[in-house]
Amino acid sequence: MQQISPIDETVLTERQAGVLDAVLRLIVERGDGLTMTAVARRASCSKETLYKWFGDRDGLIAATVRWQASRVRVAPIDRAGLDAATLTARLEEFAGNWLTVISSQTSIALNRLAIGRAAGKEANLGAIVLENGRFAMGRRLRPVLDAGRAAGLLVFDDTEEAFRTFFGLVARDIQIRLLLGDRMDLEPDTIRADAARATRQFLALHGAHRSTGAAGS
Amino acid sequence: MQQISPIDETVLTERQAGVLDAVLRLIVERGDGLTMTAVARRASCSKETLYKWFGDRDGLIAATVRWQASRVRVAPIDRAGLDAATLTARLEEFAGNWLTVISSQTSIALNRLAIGRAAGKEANLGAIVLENGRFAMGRRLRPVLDAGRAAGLLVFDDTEEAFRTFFGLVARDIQIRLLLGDRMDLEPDTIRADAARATRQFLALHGAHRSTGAAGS
DNA sequence: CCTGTACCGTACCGTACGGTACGCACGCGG
DNA sequence: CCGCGTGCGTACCGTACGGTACGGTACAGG
Repeated sequence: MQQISPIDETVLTERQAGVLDAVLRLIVERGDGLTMTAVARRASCSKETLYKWFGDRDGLIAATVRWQASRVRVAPIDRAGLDAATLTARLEEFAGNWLTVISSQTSIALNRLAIGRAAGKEANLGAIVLENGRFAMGRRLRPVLDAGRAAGLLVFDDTEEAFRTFFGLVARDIQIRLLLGDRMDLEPDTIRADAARATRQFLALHGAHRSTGAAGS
Repeated sequence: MQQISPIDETVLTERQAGVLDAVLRLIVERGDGLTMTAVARRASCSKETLYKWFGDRDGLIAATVRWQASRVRVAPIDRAGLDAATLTARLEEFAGNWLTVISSQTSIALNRLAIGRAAGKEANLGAIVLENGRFAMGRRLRPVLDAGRAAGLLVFDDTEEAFRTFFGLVARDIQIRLLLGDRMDLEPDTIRADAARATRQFLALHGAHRSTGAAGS
């Protein structure tokens, strides 16, 4: 995995951000059928300007992915005062937010585009998405898990492994089905229930119940 | 979800199967950069023959996906004589096979192609892949889970939900990372260990231990 | 008022690729 | 030997699209 900083501070003017928003909307609408002409028309700018600002088509797409990633950044979770109830609430909230994100049209379209492009050349798009998606989530949840362990509420050896278990329990088959075009409209109620179930299962595996012998690796 | 039979018996001559194998190899090598000319050259046949046999490019790709799916079919798991040890072995074997499949170059390339094509029109490729991947796996494991419950070894309400939990515990973040281009070479040892861990966790959640109160929904 | 800069709109170019047409070779029934 | 179907190889066409060039407009600075 290539090292890519999650904070890639390219200065964007208001206008440029507007262009990238237009690209985002187009990607959601037309998927991989994204053409520079369509972008120019939608954003009411000239193709020459697009090339001047973003270099080429790949540069434009990469800038768009980074632009979207830059505003998904959410407030960090404070680790102070952790009891069983707040830990459960934190995990459920995290799972719910995440399910909401991965089931959003924007996330689906962007992941599709990055995956389609991950073959052969130009795999760095996939790296960017991975870095701002899966790995950013890991970094966000890690302090919560560590705090839970420090407070004696969770039992596991490896934080990363524990996170991956949580990942699996939350996402299950949802992401791959959505990516492959399966219609499975996740209502807010469904998401809440899914988040609660995943949290319950995770605590059953890694919660400090009676003995310290958890089922994880 | 559109109904698509997993056994789509299109008669294929030896020659045609050879062409589809060539397509498969090309997809693995060049990803979405698959051109009819490249297929014709690789398969030593003419483009006209390709169009005559498969209609158009999408037909060729669809036929290739079906062709690959048709030979992934594996021996069904017999449900007789189920005790705790054999159930565990079955689950581990299933998880291991599955991890091997989803980490194969062919599976990755095919899923990428179907996902890239799942945007906008022509979503039936995604449906085919889903039907022969995720849903075929569900159908395969379902009798094992049901037999485990009938034998009093497993506790769950909904077989489908139990399967989805198992799915999540096995796949975790592996498939999405591979699709996005993350290099994570799964050695056979790693796969075995992963399969064992997932099985252990699944049994911790849904196994009939002391009380019947499992953590699942 | 003149000049340079930034940008829009659009015409244009080169190429890649899906799809079609045609010529040729081989094999087979009569 | 003669048609005829099957399929290879290749030339060809139309189009879509990435990328460039150019004319026109607005505006800032001198």
